[in-house]
Amino acid sequence: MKKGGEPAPKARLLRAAAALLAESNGEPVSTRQITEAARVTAPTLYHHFGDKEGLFDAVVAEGFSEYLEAERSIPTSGQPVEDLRRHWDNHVRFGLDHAHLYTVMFGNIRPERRPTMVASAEAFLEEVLARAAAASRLVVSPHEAARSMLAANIGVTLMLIAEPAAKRNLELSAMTREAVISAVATDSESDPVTDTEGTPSVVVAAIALNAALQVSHPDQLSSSELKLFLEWLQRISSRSGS
Amino acid sequence: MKKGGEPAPKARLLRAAAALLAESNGEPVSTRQITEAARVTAPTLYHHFGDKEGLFDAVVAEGFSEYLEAERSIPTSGQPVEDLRRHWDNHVRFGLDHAHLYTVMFGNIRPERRPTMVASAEAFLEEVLARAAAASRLVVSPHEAARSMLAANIGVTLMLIAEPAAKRNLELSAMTREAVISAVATDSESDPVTDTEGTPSVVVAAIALNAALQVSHPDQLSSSELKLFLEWLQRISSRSGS
DNA sequence: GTAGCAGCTATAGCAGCGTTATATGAACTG
DNA sequence: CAGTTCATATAACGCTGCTATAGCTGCTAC
Repeated sequence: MKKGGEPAPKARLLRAAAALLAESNGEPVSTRQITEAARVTAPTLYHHFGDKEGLFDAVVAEGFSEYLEAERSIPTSGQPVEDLRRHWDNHVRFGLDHAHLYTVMFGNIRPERRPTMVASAEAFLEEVLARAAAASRLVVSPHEAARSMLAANIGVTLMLIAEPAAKRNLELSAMTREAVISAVATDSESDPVTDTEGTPSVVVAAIALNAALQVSHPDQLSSSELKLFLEWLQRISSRSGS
Repeated sequence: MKKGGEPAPKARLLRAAAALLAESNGEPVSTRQITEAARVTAPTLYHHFGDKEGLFDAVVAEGFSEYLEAERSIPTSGQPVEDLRRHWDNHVRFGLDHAHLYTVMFGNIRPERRPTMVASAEAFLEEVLARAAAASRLVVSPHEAARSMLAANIGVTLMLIAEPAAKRNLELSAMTREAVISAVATDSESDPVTDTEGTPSVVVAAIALNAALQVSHPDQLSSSELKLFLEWLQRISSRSGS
């Protein structure tokens, strides 16, 4: 392992690619620009990354781990719903700070790459939501809540990125944030929402309990017990017609 | 103007481009493929559209006008909030039906093209919301409401497109839709959320579930099951120290 | 030492891309 | 029929992502 002095070609390529990608505002960046900026010839790139897309993926992965790091550095405030707000805002902030990277991460449709990113972000958000669920604050399962929140979060962030930086109105973010959060979580556990289907409060309580179990005492229940338990929940919720 | 027979090269180019763009699943489509499919040589393309991007823009514009047409063909039901749902669903459906086109329209960040599309979609949605504002009361201005709804709508649609068609769960759409709508339109009186203390954990959730069970469906669980269940609750609650 | 081996990097070049300078044909207009 | 304009074709340019091949480095084995 090298220690000091000049960075290795691989690192130089990564940094050059990241820099050029950030500068050149959305327009494509050529491998020749990158290798020239990294003072390296073409085969070096392909030796280390196999592909242009491989290099870009590495850049994106770096940016994504930065994103996850920022997410993880957010302390739990003790108020789960407030935590949800912070994570939402952090997501938006990251998107605006790394606009190009963000659009590659979340605006792209590559059926291979994006789901990986999205799934990771989703999983992390699900953890936060599980904590909210443990506090009886959730009216739907953490998984669905995470997907919904993340989708709205991405939509808002893309929209904010798309419009000129001067005109950006962060209230769009705050407003949509509150909309989704209030539909997904209740600040007080007294008022479970009865939507069009008339979801009974049993389901709400069951979801909360289930989440609480998973968070705080995952080993108190064997998997078979848990399975049976969930089966009950389903049976109960499916028959609650009245 | 030509009338019948074979379509003019310009139309053939448009159709070929649209077809190839729809088929080749996200991967780039070359001008040579397009001109070959349209049985035309390169300069014809550039004569009519100036640019590859110009051609693609024309394809997108065609798709977008199709989208607007579909939007406009939705009748007003008399219930403005119900109208919002229909427009939301129509947006999602269009996105899933024209996945590639959609991502070019809304997933892209081209600071030139996208705002045009978005602004048009936004303006149209704002009209619908204005009607909602006239009939029942909106919580916020139609303009902000339209932006928020559209952002969430786009986020959800992109997310649905991104995941394999087989696994698509449209409930994500319905859920987020209701979230945004209920925050934007005062269909039922929902509390503007203010935070409270977040103490409860497993015990509270368990008690809530237990109470809910007893109230609504006491006979859904056999006595032995209930006994085991209550045993769990006790086991869990006795160790939760928070 | 030096022979062999593995890991990086460089030379030079390919096929494909978007694009265009130039030329040719077709279709009106006078 | 000549003139003008529009529409298409020929052939090529410069650029792209990528690679077959070869050379250089630093290592271990004898």
